[in-house]
Amino acid sequence: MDTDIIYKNIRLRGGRITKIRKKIIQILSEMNCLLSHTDILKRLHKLKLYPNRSTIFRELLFLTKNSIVMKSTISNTDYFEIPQDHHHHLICLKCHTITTVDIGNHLQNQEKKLAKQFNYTITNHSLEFYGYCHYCQ
Amino acid sequence: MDTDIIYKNIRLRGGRITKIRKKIIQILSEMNCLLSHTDILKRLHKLKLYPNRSTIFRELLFLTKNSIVMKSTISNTDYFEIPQDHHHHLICLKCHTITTVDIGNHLQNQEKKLAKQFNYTITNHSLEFYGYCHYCQ
DNA sequence: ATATTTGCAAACGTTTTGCATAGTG
DNA sequence: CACTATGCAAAACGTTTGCAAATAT
Repeated sequence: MDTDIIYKNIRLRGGRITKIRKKIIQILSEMNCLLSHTDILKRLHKLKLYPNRSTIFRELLFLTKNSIVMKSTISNTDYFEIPQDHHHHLICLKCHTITTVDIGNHLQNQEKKLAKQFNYTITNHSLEFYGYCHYCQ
Repeated sequence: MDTDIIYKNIRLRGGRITKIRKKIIQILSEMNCLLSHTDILKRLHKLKLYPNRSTIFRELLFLTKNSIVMKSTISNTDYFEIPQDHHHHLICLKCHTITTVDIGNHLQNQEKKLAKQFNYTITNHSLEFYGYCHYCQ
Protein backbone atom coordinates (compact mmCIF):
# COMPACT_ATOMS: atom_id res chain seq x y z
CA MET A 1 0.00 0.00 0.00
CA ASP A 2 1.35 3.42 -0.85
CA THR A 3 -0.99 5.02 1.66
CA ASP A 4 2.09 5.27 3.86
CA ILE A 5 3.53 7.82 1.44
CA ILE A 6 0.33 9.80 1.85
CA TYR A 7 0.54 9.68 5.63
CA LYS A 8 4.14 10.87 5.53
CA ASN A 9 3.14 13.68 3.20
CA ILE A 10 0.40 14.76 5.61
CA ARG A 11 2.70 14.67 8.64
CA LEU A 12 5.27 16.77 6.80
CA ARG A 13 2.65 19.49 6.42
CA GLY A 14 1.75 19.37 10.09
CA GLY A 15 -1.37 17.28 9.55
CA ARG A 16 -2.37 14.49 11.89
CA ILE A 17 -3.28 10.93 11.16
CA THR A 18 -6.66 10.52 12.80
CA LYS A 19 -8.94 7.49 12.69
CA ILE A 20 -11.35 9.16 10.29
CA ARG A 21 -8.70 10.62 8.02
CA LYS A 22 -6.93 7.28 7.82
CA LYS A 23 -10.12 5.42 6.94
CA ILE A 24 -11.16 7.96 4.29
CA ILE A 25 -7.79 7.62 2.62
CA GLN A 26 -8.01 3.83 2.77
CA ILE A 27 -11.50 3.82 1.29
CA LEU A 28 -10.54 6.14 -1.57
CA SER A 29 -7.37 4.20 -2.20
CA GLU A 30 -9.08 0.81 -2.29
CA MET A 31 -12.11 1.86 -4.32
CA ASN A 32 -10.04 3.71 -6.94
CA CYS A 33 -13.13 5.41 -8.36
CA LEU A 34 -15.16 8.57 -7.87
CA LEU A 35 -16.93 8.70 -4.50
CA SER A 36 -19.31 11.32 -3.15
CA HIS A 37 -19.49 12.51 0.45
CA THR A 38 -22.46 10.17 0.91
CA ASP A 39 -20.62 7.19 -0.58
CA ILE A 40 -17.79 7.78 1.84
CA LEU A 41 -20.10 8.27 4.81
CA LYS A 42 -21.88 5.00 4.04
CA ARG A 43 -18.60 3.10 3.85
CA LEU A 44 -17.55 4.60 7.17
CA HIS A 45 -20.84 3.51 8.72
CA LYS A 46 -20.02 -0.05 7.72
CA LEU A 47 -16.79 0.32 9.68
CA LYS A 48 -18.75 1.56 12.73
CA LEU A 49 -17.51 5.12 12.29
CA TYR A 50 -20.14 7.87 12.40
CA PRO A 51 -18.45 11.23 11.81
CA ASN A 52 -20.40 14.39 11.10
CA ARG A 53 -20.99 15.19 7.45
CA SER A 54 -19.13 18.49 7.80
CA THR A 55 -16.08 16.54 8.90
CA ILE A 56 -16.18 14.59 5.64
CA PHE A 57 -16.40 17.81 3.65
CA ARG A 58 -13.57 19.38 5.59
CA GLU A 59 -11.49 16.25 5.19
CA LEU A 60 -12.05 16.11 1.45
CA LEU A 61 -11.20 19.80 1.19
CA PHE A 62 -7.99 19.15 3.10
CA LEU A 63 -7.04 16.22 0.89
CA THR A 64 -7.88 18.18 -2.26
CA LYS A 65 -5.84 21.20 -1.20
CA ASN A 66 -2.89 18.96 -0.48
CA SER A 67 -3.20 17.34 -3.92
CA ILE A 68 -3.86 13.93 -2.42
CA VAL A 69 -7.30 13.53 -3.95
CA MET A 70 -8.82 15.00 -7.09
CA LYS A 71 -12.28 16.50 -7.19
CA SER A 72 -14.76 16.15 -10.06
CA THR A 73 -18.10 17.90 -9.98
CA ILE A 74 -20.84 16.01 -11.76
CA SER A 75 -24.34 17.54 -11.86
CA ASN A 76 -24.02 19.56 -8.68
CA THR A 77 -22.30 16.99 -6.56
CA ASP A 78 -18.62 16.72 -5.82
CA TYR A 79 -16.91 13.37 -6.29
CA PHE A 80 -13.42 12.50 -5.18
CA GLU A 81 -10.75 9.99 -6.03
CA ILE A 82 -7.07 9.35 -5.45
CA PRO A 83 -5.42 9.58 -8.88
CA GLN A 84 -3.71 6.22 -9.32
CA ASP A 85 -3.96 4.93 -12.85
CA HIS A 86 -5.11 7.80 -15.07
CA HIS A 87 -8.61 7.19 -16.36
CA HIS A 88 -11.87 8.81 -17.45
CA HIS A 89 -15.59 8.32 -16.85
CA LEU A 90 -18.71 7.11 -18.53
CA ILE A 91 -21.83 8.54 -16.93
CA CYS A 92 -25.41 7.38 -17.44
CA LEU A 93 -27.78 10.31 -17.78
CA LYS A 94 -30.64 8.28 -16.37
CA CYS A 95 -29.37 6.13 -13.48
CA HIS A 96 -26.26 8.28 -12.87
CA THR A 97 -23.95 5.31 -12.66
CA ILE A 98 -20.31 6.26 -13.08
CA THR A 99 -18.14 3.75 -14.93
CA THR A 100 -14.39 4.09 -14.95
CA VAL A 101 -12.82 3.76 -18.39
CA ASP A 102 -9.31 3.87 -19.78
CA ILE A 103 -8.59 5.40 -23.16
CA GLY A 104 -4.87 5.82 -22.75
CA ASN A 105 -2.83 8.98 -22.65
CA HIS A 106 -4.21 10.58 -25.79
CA LEU A 107 -4.46 14.02 -24.31
CA GLN A 108 -0.94 14.62 -23.12
CA ASN A 109 0.06 16.27 -26.38
CA GLN A 110 -3.07 18.38 -26.47
CA GLU A 111 -2.31 19.63 -22.99
CA LYS A 112 1.16 20.74 -24.05
CA LYS A 113 -0.17 22.54 -27.11
CA LEU A 114 -2.84 24.35 -25.14
CA ALA A 115 -0.42 25.32 -22.40
CA LYS A 116 1.78 27.02 -25.00
CA GLN A 117 -1.05 28.57 -26.96
CA PHE A 118 -2.86 30.11 -23.98
CA ASN A 119 0.12 30.60 -21.69
CA TYR A 120 -1.46 28.28 -19.14
CA THR A 121 -0.07 25.93 -16.54
CA ILE A 122 -2.29 22.90 -16.98
CA THR A 123 -2.42 20.69 -13.93
CA ASN A 124 -4.98 18.12 -15.00
CA HIS A 125 -8.01 17.45 -17.14
CA SER A 126 -11.27 15.63 -16.85
CA LEU A 127 -13.00 13.77 -19.64
CA GLU A 128 -16.51 12.50 -19.18
CA PHE A 129 -18.62 10.64 -21.69
CA TYR A 130 -22.39 10.96 -21.22
CA GLY A 131 -25.11 8.70 -22.51
CA TYR A 132 -27.37 5.83 -21.59
CA CYS A 133 -26.11 2.60 -20.14
CA HIS A 134 -27.05 -0.92 -21.11
CA TYR A 135 -30.11 -0.95 -18.83
CA CYS A 136 -31.37 2.59 -19.38
CA GLN A 137 -31.27 2.98 -23.15
CA MET B 1 -29.28 32.52 -37.89
CA ASP B 2 -30.32 28.96 -37.32
CA THR B 3 -32.33 29.96 -34.27
CA ASP B 4 -35.36 29.56 -36.54
CA ILE B 5 -34.70 25.82 -36.65
CA ILE B 6 -34.73 25.85 -32.86
CA TYR B 7 -38.04 27.73 -32.76
CA LYS B 8 -39.59 25.26 -35.16
CA ASN B 9 -38.29 22.39 -33.06
CA ILE B 10 -39.88 23.89 -29.95
CA ARG B 11 -43.24 24.50 -31.66
CA LEU B 12 -43.27 20.90 -32.88
CA ARG B 13 -43.09 19.76 -29.27
CA GLY B 14 -45.94 22.04 -28.21
CA GLY B 15 -43.63 24.68 -26.76
CA ARG B 16 -44.31 28.37 -27.22
CA ILE B 17 -42.01 31.13 -28.37
CA THR B 18 -42.18 33.67 -25.58
CA LYS B 19 -40.20 36.87 -25.23
CA ILE B 20 -37.96 35.43 -22.55
CA ARG B 21 -37.40 32.07 -24.23
CA LYS B 22 -36.56 33.80 -27.50
CA LYS B 23 -34.04 36.11 -25.86
CA ILE B 24 -32.38 33.31 -23.89
CA ILE B 25 -31.90 31.31 -27.07
CA GLN B 26 -30.51 34.38 -28.85
CA ILE B 27 -28.09 35.11 -26.04
CA LEU B 28 -26.82 31.52 -25.91
CA SER B 29 -26.57 31.40 -29.67
CA GLU B 30 -24.65 34.64 -30.02
CA MET B 31 -22.30 34.11 -27.10
CA ASN B 32 -21.44 30.53 -28.09
CA CYS B 33 -19.82 29.82 -24.74
CA LEU B 34 -20.77 28.51 -21.31
CA LEU B 35 -23.12 30.82 -19.43
CA SER B 36 -24.49 30.48 -15.89
CA HIS B 37 -27.99 31.44 -14.76
CA THR B 38 -26.54 34.70 -13.46
CA ASP B 39 -24.73 35.45 -16.72
CA ILE B 40 -27.99 35.01 -18.58
CA LEU B 41 -29.99 37.07 -16.10
CA LYS B 42 -27.50 39.92 -16.37
CA ARG B 43 -27.70 39.90 -20.18
CA LEU B 44 -31.49 39.95 -19.97
CA HIS B 45 -31.35 42.93 -17.64
CA LYS B 46 -29.39 44.83 -20.28
CA LEU B 47 -32.29 44.16 -22.63
CA LYS B 48 -34.76 45.52 -20.06
CA LEU B 49 -36.12 42.05 -19.27
CA TYR B 50 -36.40 41.12 -15.59
CA PRO B 51 -37.69 37.56 -15.31
CA ASN B 52 -37.65 35.61 -12.07
CA ARG B 53 -34.61 33.47 -11.47
CA SER B 54 -36.75 30.33 -11.27
CA THR B 55 -37.98 31.07 -14.77
CA ILE B 56 -34.40 31.00 -16.01
CA PHE B 57 -33.81 27.66 -14.34
CA ARG B 58 -37.03 26.22 -15.73
CA GLU B 59 -36.18 27.54 -19.14
CA LEU B 60 -32.71 26.05 -19.11
CA LEU B 61 -34.15 22.75 -17.91
CA PHE B 62 -36.62 22.83 -20.79
CA LEU B 63 -33.91 23.59 -23.34
CA THR B 64 -31.64 20.89 -21.90
CA LYS B 65 -34.38 18.26 -21.91
CA ASN B 66 -35.13 19.08 -25.53
CA SER B 67 -31.44 18.74 -26.44
CA ILE B 68 -31.22 22.37 -27.53
CA VAL B 69 -28.62 23.35 -24.96
CA MET B 70 -25.96 21.34 -23.20
CA LYS B 71 -25.27 21.58 -19.50
CA SER B 72 -21.84 21.48 -17.87
CA THR B 73 -21.44 21.61 -14.11
CA ILE B 74 -18.26 23.32 -13.02
CA SER B 75 -17.53 23.62 -9.29
CA ASN B 76 -21.14 23.33 -8.18
CA THR B 77 -22.67 25.68 -10.71
CA ASP B 78 -24.43 24.75 -13.92
CA TYR B 79 -23.32 26.38 -17.15
CA PHE B 80 -25.13 26.12 -20.47
CA GLU B 81 -24.33 26.49 -24.12
CA ILE B 82 -25.83 25.73 -27.51
CA PRO B 83 -23.50 23.19 -29.13
CA GLN B 84 -22.48 24.83 -32.41
CA ASP B 85 -18.87 24.20 -33.27
CA HIS B 86 -17.70 21.37 -31.04
CA HIS B 87 -15.17 22.60 -28.52
CA HIS B 88 -13.75 22.11 -25.03
CA HIS B 89 -12.79 24.23 -22.06
CA LEU B 90 -9.78 25.55 -20.23
CA ILE B 91 -10.62 26.52 -16.66
CA CYS B 92 -8.49 28.57 -14.30
CA LEU B 93 -8.52 27.11 -10.79
CA LYS B 94 -7.90 30.52 -9.26
CA CYS B 95 -9.97 33.12 -11.13
CA HIS B 96 -12.43 30.60 -12.59
CA THR B 97 -12.25 32.03 -16.07
CA ILE B 98 -13.54 29.65 -18.70
CA THR B 99 -11.74 29.72 -22.05
CA THR B 100 -13.18 27.96 -25.07
CA VAL B 101 -10.66 25.82 -26.95
CA ASP B 102 -10.74 23.64 -30.02
CA ILE B 103 -8.69 20.45 -30.22
CA GLY B 104 -10.50 18.87 -33.13
CA ASN B 105 -12.54 15.71 -33.24
CA HIS B 106 -10.01 13.43 -31.57
CA LEU B 107 -12.54 11.67 -29.43
CA GLN B 108 -15.04 10.48 -31.99
CA ASN B 109 -13.27 7.14 -32.35
CA GLN B 110 -12.95 6.70 -28.61
CA GLU B 111 -16.67 7.25 -28.25
CA LYS B 112 -17.41 4.52 -30.74
CA LYS B 113 -15.05 2.08 -29.04
CA LEU B 114 -16.49 2.76 -25.61
CA ALA B 115 -20.06 2.47 -26.88
CA LYS B 116 -19.32 -1.01 -28.16
CA GLN B 117 -17.26 -2.09 -25.18
CA PHE B 118 -19.77 -1.01 -22.52
CA ASN B 119 -22.96 -1.36 -24.55
CA TYR B 120 -23.65 2.34 -24.10
CA THR B 121 -25.40 4.92 -26.22
CA ILE B 122 -23.03 7.86 -25.90
CA THR B 123 -24.70 11.18 -26.60
CA ASN B 124 -21.87 13.57 -25.86
CA HIS B 125 -18.75 14.16 -23.87
CA SER B 126 -17.14 16.99 -21.99
CA LEU B 127 -13.46 17.63 -21.76
CA GLU B 128 -12.11 20.23 -19.38
CA PHE B 129 -8.52 21.21 -18.82
CA TYR B 130 -7.72 22.69 -15.41
CA GLY B 131 -4.81 24.84 -14.43
CA TYR B 132 -3.65 28.39 -13.88
CA CYS B 133 -4.06 31.11 -16.48
CA HIS B 134 -1.52 33.66 -17.61
CA TYR B 135 -2.39 36.06 -14.77
CA CYS B 136 -2.86 33.57 -11.93
CA GLN B 137 0.16 31.32 -12.24
C1' DA C 1 1.12 21.83 25.88
C1' DT C 2 -0.25 23.23 21.70
C1' DA C 3 -1.98 22.97 17.32
C1' DT C 4 -5.08 20.26 14.64
C1' DT C 5 -9.41 17.96 14.14
C1' DT C 6 -14.19 17.25 15.29
C1' DG C 7 -19.34 17.88 16.30
C1' DC C 8 -22.98 20.75 16.22
C1' DA C 9 -25.95 24.26 14.58
C1' DA C 10 -26.62 27.73 11.64
C1' DA C 11 -25.74 30.10 7.19
C1' DC C 12 -25.02 30.10 2.33
C1' DG C 13 -25.71 29.65 -2.77
C1' DT C 14 -27.77 27.03 -6.28
C1' DT C 15 -31.59 24.58 -7.85
C1' DT C 16 -36.41 22.74 -7.46
C1' DT C 17 -41.28 22.89 -6.44
C1' DG C 18 -46.45 24.21 -5.69
C1' DC C 19 -49.71 27.12 -6.77
C1' DA C 20 -52.14 31.01 -8.65
C1' DT C 21 -51.87 34.23 -12.55
C1' DA C 22 -50.57 35.74 -17.20
C1' DG C 23 -49.69 34.90 -21.93
C1' DT C 24 -49.44 32.15 -26.36
C1' DG C 25 -51.35 29.72 -30.14
C1' DC D 1 -60.36 28.30 -25.08
C1' DA D 2 -56.85 25.13 -23.65
C1' DC D 3 -52.52 24.66 -22.47
C1' DT D 4 -47.90 26.48 -21.64
C1' DA D 5 -45.00 29.79 -19.27
C1' DT D 6 -44.25 32.93 -15.44
C1' DG D 7 -43.81 35.11 -10.66
C1' DC D 8 -43.57 34.42 -6.08
C1' DA D 9 -42.50 32.19 -1.84
C1' DA D 10 -40.90 28.34 0.29
C1' DA D 11 -38.32 24.18 0.41
C1' DA D 12 -34.58 21.11 -0.91
C1' DC D 13 -29.95 20.05 -1.51
C1' DG D 14 -24.97 20.22 -1.27
C1' DT D 15 -21.56 22.78 0.88
C1' DT D 16 -19.28 26.12 4.15
C1' DT D 17 -18.50 28.40 8.53
C1' DG D 18 -17.89 29.76 13.69
C1' DC D 19 -17.18 28.19 17.90
C1' DA D 20 -16.32 25.17 21.74
C1' DA D 21 -14.80 20.57 22.97
C1' DA D 22 -11.90 16.55 21.89
C1' DT D 23 -7.76 14.54 20.21
C1' DA D 24 -2.99 13.75 18.18
C1' DT D 25 1.76 14.68 18.46
